[in-house]
Amino acid sequence: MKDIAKDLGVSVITVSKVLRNHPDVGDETRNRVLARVKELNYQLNLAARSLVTGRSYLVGLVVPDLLHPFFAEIAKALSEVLRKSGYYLIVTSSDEDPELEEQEINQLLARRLDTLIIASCRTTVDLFFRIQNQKIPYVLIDRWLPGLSSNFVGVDDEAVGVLATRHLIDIGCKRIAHIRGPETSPAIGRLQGYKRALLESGMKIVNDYIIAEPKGDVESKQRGAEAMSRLLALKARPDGVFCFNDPLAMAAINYATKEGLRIPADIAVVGCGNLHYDDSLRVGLSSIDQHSRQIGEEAARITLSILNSKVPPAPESIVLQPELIVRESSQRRPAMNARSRRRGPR
Amino acid sequence: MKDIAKDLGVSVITVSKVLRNHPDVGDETRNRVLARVKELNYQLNLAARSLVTGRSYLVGLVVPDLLHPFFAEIAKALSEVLRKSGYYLIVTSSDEDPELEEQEINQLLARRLDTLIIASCRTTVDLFFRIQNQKIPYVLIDRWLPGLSSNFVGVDDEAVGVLATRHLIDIGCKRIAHIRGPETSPAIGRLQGYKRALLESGMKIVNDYIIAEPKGDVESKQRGAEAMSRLLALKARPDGVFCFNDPLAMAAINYATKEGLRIPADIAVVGCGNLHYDDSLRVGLSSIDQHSRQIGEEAARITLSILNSKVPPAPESIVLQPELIVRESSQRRPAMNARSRRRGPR
DNA sequence: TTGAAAGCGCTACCAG
DNA sequence: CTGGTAGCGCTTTCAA
Repeated sequence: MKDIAKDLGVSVITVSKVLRNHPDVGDETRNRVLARVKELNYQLNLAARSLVTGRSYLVGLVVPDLLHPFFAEIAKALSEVLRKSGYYLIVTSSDEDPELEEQEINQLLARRLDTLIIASCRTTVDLFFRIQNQKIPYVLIDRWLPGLSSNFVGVDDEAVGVLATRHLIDIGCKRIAHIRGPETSPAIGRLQGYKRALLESGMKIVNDYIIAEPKGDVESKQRGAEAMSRLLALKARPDGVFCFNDPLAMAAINYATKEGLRIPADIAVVGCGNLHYDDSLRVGLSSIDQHSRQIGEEAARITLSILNSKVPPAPESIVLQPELIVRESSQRRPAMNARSRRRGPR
Repeated sequence: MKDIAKDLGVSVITVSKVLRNHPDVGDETRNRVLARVKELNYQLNLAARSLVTGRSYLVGLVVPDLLHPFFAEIAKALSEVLRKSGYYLIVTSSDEDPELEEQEINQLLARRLDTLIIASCRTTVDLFFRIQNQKIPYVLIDRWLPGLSSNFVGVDDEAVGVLATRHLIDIGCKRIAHIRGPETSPAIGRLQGYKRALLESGMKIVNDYIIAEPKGDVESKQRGAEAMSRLLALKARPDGVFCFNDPLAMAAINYATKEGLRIPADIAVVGCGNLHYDDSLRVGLSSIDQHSRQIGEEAARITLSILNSKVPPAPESIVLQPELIVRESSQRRPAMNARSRRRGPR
């Protein structure tokens, strides 16, 4: 930049202004500068600019697992919207590990990103108070923490649980199990909804029917199978299962099928996430749509509104309503005499 | 940092040294500094450090589609390995659009990233020469460009094509089609392999059996269906299809099934990618494994080796050998009399 | 073991 | 419309 200025006999400031499309510069000068920039193949150093403006035009995204289509879709939507305003995404994965998440977030804080967008696997709020101290705005997605007033975008998880469970009740299931997720708000909310739907229909909550899956978003394949095997071992085998998410549901169905059970005749299954391959599965998977794309878009919108306003706006909370998508895995069950045709398990 | 120095009556330099674990500092001083850092909840500004060291500890990743599990898996592996050495990933998606990709890369260049890792959808090398001029090292993944000598990590795409096609021949297919991908090296290589395998078995190459899919990695669902519908409309309907990737194959199978055809009895299908849900599909999908995780890991390794060596090392090219995974969609076809049971298409 | 001077590349502010 | 002065927060080099 200094070189360009020297070459052209103008000041560095003028060059800088041209590069920022600042109006205070003559057309002739502007063109001369632009020409030289092309000639030299000059590249602005945005890092230096950040240092003085205090804006990095970088947004951090922390998710538990990039491979999970739910988060991948959010990342994609986020990236698309932010890019249009010149913001870029630096993405890290916490692997569903609170310690790792803290390290990652510290790194991102040190880099002075403009905003953080976090699907947190933490169960305490201390880290977030630290973020607030640094005056870096953040948006929670998918998961929130009690006692923390912050921006949030996600789905109404209790409604997810109610929707799925009530649907299983509606199609005639009598013993409904739940394979739950990790100890964060979505799993807690969905469990809550599951229980509420049961109680509202006068059904009892059976603890054996609630399978805890500490790390539902990672290695779902194995854990879905394990969970299903525990359910099948019960004397009063469930006839319906609501799974925390679709990968879990898919694994559970695979296991049950391998054991000779028919879905949905013997066990109906509902997942959550409505992933793009749900309708291509061996048994089309009924699921609850969480509007993942919309979550990304809304989070981006909030981010931009924070970044564009001089005074930090009041925390915004966007709670989307989930939607039930019925497929084969929870088709209204056949009449009872269908049971006679059932091959026994094992 | 200045504050800390003032508070403690030491110099800024000393504080800086402590923060970098520089040995030249007394234990007592070090501890005093560290204590004050904790007290003030001080956060180092890495952006400022970058400006003077010329290292951002940031690696750029450009992929056509983050939602595609193939790229998501690469991103994940990359991120995991790089993180251990303190590098972070800034991820952008080109949406399979060469223009957009150029814009994105320009942005990343301006940010002075340490390395770029690119799955390029470009067909010309000019942009890459520009990157080389900027002296920013880069690693191509999945796709390479003719006439460009650079670091590369990917699979042997011709071998992919040969493996898939030869397998279809082996199970008895006589009219083998190929739904190809976009005009980049993987699609070109796989097509090449497809042709070679046919010729080597004394079969003819029928142009109608080769369906061009300009943007195979995006919206595969619709395009897979379209491609299959074109194949089914042919008078001599193919009895085997090798698809550029798994999403395409899945969509193609769904369409064919909906039209009343049986997979693999009427048409056998092989995809590529070996995605995690392949074995849960309505028809278990035979596929070619590309070792996506390994691609990410190798790319990370090359990146680190470049970053750790004073002189830029010679370009490295890692070409992994693909692996055939046989599932239901290409099970050895039943005897010919099975045809009598076939429901007609449409 | 400690620190002073110098500067990374850019932009804000205000004067001409 | 143009440009000087100052400084963003940190590190490097070298002298004390």
